[in-house]
Amino acid sequence: MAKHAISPTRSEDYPEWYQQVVRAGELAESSPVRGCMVIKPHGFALWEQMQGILDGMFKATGHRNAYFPLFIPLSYLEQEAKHVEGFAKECAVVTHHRLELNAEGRLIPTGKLEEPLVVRPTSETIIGAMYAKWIQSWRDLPVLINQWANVVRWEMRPRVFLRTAEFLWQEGHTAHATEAEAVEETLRMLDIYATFAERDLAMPVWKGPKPASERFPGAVDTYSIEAMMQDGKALQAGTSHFLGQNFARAQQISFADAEGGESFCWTTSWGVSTRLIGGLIMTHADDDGLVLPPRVAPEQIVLLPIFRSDDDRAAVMACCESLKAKLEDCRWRNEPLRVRIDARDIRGGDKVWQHIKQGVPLRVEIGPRDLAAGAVSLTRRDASPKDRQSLPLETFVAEAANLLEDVQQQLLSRAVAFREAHSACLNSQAEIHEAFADTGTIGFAHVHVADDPAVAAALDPLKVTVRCTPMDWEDEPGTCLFTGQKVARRSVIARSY
RNA sequence: CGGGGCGUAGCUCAGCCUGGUAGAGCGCUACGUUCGGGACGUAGAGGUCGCACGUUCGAAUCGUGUCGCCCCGACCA
Repeated sequence: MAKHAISPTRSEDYPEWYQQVVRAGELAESSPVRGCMVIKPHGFALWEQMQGILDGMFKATGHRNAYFPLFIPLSYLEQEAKHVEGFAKECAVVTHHRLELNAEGRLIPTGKLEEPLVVRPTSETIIGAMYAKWIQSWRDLPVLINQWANVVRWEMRPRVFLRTAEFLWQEGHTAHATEAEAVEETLRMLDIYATFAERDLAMPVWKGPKPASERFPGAVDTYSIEAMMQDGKALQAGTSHFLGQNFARAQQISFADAEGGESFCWTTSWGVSTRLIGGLIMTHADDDGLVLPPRVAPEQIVLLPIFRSDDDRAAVMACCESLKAKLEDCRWRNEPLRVRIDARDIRGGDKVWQHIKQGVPLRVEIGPRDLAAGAVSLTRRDASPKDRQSLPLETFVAEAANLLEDVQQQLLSRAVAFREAHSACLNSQAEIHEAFADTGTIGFAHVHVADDPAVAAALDPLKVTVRCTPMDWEDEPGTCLFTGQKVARRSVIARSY
């Protein structure tokens, strides 16, 4: 028996470990199309859990879902200069609308489009075009819409979940009458992302504004949540953009204000993607594979019946069915527990390891011995696979929700502890160079840096960037280590995905 | 798009240098013995060796081209 289910381990080869976890956990596979992934049922179920929670949070803050076209007229993308610059290099373009068989029996594109269509890399422009039609009066505002969709960005170097040519996401697009309202919206959604990441994904994040060099093309301000992966690198896990009136001016999104004048709207956009799955993996998974926070685990508890004889089988299965029903009557964080009985006729060891690799939070074995004792054998995914405990069945039912909560908290506090252990306040250029010279113990450095191109240029040789300036941190006035400018507080700098 | 590596069974790979048209382990199927932490035995299925062209009596093996994948850079959610 291998010591670990995943080979190589994190310390042996982190990028390869990541790919093996994805594979062993049956989350996704690469596809015949370069840079695109096939999200398998377990991976998609995980995404659906995330979607469900986020969608509820969006709706609770007044947003409604809609759907806009996959194809964007080329001319739309040209409307906002910075936006063009940012996305032009990675657009898939549709130029034809028909295929014809040639003499060799090959299909040849014909029916050239008058105006090429861009497969959306993001939807600001096409949604803005509709908003320009929909919004006429200040009474029409705010417009608060979200869309769940796929987008395409033709990436040079794909990595499953982290950077693929096509990915799934949600993009919120809102229009407001005043700057203050739009800023408030931008920060509200940033907060929702941060809350979701920490409360539901057990993934601690720093949230705050990004420097100009890291801004969304066309935005006035970009805010992000940044999480630390187990190799110390930062993952931008969500972004919220204050677009000012840039798109409104470019697209004539205007309204008759209460004073009788004509004003441009203030707009925002914000999104999280299937990249979160990559973040989840690199935050919690271990050398035995996935470790899922119960809150988003498609199956929170798996019941594993163990039996040899037909008599045992009947009794054990009956016990499992009744236990499942009891557990499903329990609620944790306002939802019924998600329980599966895995009675597949495969070897017990294989079955157990499959659930380990898929990250199921709680495994419960029930065999004749347990039956006789009125007990169950419980193993937590956040503990060692050998760390199995027996407890009375009724106790388990009573404690199941608490156990899930405990696993969830355990994952969060572990991740927080990891981040703290790999973060440090640095106060000189020399310390920064030392910290990032090679793969040291420093992932995030907390430093005073100005929002200035000179900073990005100075950090570039170290492959380090300013991730964000966390808003939750205390003010701590200082001077930029690279430009000498006064800054109010520290920022996070790190290598990143 | 630059630099490096690799395409042989579902997976991981050997064979290639020194051409003679395929092998191992794992997985899969059946049966038996097993079974409370990745079992064992027996029997079996499965590959036009990425693709194309060339050299040759003969190509997985040599040459040219091409496609794809992985790693490192530049770019990005």
